[in-house]
Amino acid sequence: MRGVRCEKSGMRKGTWTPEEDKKLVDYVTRYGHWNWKLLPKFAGLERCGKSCRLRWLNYLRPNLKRGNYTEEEEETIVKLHRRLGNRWSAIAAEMPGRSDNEIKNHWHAKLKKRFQYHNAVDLVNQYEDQHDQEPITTIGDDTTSSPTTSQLINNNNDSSNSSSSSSDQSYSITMSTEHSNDVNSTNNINVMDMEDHYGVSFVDYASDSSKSFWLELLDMSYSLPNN
DNA sequence: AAGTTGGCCAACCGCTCGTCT
DNA sequence: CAGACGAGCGGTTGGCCAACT
Repeated sequence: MRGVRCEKSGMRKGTWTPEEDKKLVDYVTRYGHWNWKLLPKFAGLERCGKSCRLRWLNYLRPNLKRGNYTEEEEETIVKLHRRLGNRWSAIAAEMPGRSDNEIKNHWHAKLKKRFQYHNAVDLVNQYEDQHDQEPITTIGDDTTSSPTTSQLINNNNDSSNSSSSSSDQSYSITMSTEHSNDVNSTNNINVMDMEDHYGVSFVDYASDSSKSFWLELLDMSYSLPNN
């Protein structure tokens, strides 16, 4: 195993102290990071080089922005992630002032679900294309108390979207626990069928079937950019 | 007020890649 | 060419803190 572990005796682990930060900053700004492995020794730090490198890149290096992502930045992250996948360093390279670790954390904390909603909507589009389904506006036969996506979408149409163009599409997604046995009886898209068809799990997407999930999905289905 | 839960973030771990000898 | 080594990357973990029960 070639992974470098910071387990040598005397090597500190865990949260960095302000004194350690100062030592690292002082050293790197003065001499640069010519060799991360040897650097802590010369800088008077009881850390492994790897830890020093991480601390510098993610926290101490100049021109780093911290927290408070703008909407533009979030949008950029989502777009870049769609293009590049989990290549956080590549994403960070296109976002000056943000570290890969910070972007990764922000993704997992805030943006992941949003991206999955985009994917879900895209899958609906694909499914319709492949099954030659006309856009539909009818509400599914789901009788549970929680609203279906189609209900939400229809409500949204009623209340605020009178200017919808003919290209706007509405979907009726049935969150059924059973496969539909008569696909001709309805234009509803059965989630179980889609899961089978695409080999994905919508449970992952919508494990928190909260109001906010549906509202956000609804919102995004109307603001999905053409990309 | 105390305990629990969940979100967030810093940091570590393990792996791959590129370079050097 | 092969092995050693450092650097870099992405996944994961652990701890802190605020919100909730």
